Amino acid sequence: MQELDDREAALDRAFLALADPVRRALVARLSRGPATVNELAEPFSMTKQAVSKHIQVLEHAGLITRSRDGQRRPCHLAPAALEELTAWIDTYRLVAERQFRRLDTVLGTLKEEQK
Amino acid sequence: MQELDDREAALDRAFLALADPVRRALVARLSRGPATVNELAEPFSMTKQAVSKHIQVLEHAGLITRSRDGQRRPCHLAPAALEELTAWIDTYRLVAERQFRRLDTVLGTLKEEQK
DNA sequence: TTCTTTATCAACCTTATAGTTGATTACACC
DNA sequence: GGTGTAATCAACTATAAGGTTGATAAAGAA
Repeated sequence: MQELDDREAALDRAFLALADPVRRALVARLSRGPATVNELAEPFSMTKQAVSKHIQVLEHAGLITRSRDGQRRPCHLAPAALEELTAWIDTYRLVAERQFRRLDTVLGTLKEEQK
Repeated sequence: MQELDDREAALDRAFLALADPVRRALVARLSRGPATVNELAEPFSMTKQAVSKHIQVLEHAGLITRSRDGQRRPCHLAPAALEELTAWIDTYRLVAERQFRRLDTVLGTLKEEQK
């Protein structure tokens, strides 16, 4: 059952990582291409250390990866991790929507029978 | 700019709501149909009050709605709210994937030119 | 009315998160 | 070597989240 726990913990980290407007802005920026910590920190009115912490949260969640370019460590978005999140959400969203359609059908049938 | 802040706060609440295995299990259960607090709390080894708090988090995030049936207050999943989350994620995932494909094309062209 | 069920409220504790400042590592350039 | 830049580590504070217990409200059933 360790695999299940691992997967749950990974979902915890990924959803928690996106539950912050700063980190979502970082994701939005990185979707347009790689960037360094200093470049990412520039638009924010907070210290570089704080942004570095946010980046570590995203990295630990698997949403971004880092590479090495001299003394720089550019961040890259990991679309596959984002895809896993939409897959999780869609699983239950689609089941629920199917339920709703089924209910609509039942209600429609009842309405027909009343005529 | 209040609209943007509202939307950001709504995303905060929704992603945070899903960043917990108990609340994800509640969503999974509710995807198969409505349920009361007691029914939802039964599988968990925690107090009913704790589950009630989790449900309030999901409700405040707009992921579920409540109705009234005598002394019961059944919970219903709100698929539209889930859809908004996948829409947000997919926006940046698709941009990033397009970037990757473009990079692949460039690398492929360079490789061709080297022949 | 009294009793039971459903669900929430209130107070409290523990742990985790977001931010700060100051020191430190690691690499590049001269 | 010595200097400047990129990035992180460490320690600390304040706020919020997840859990508990105990009391409370509200609707049904006896």
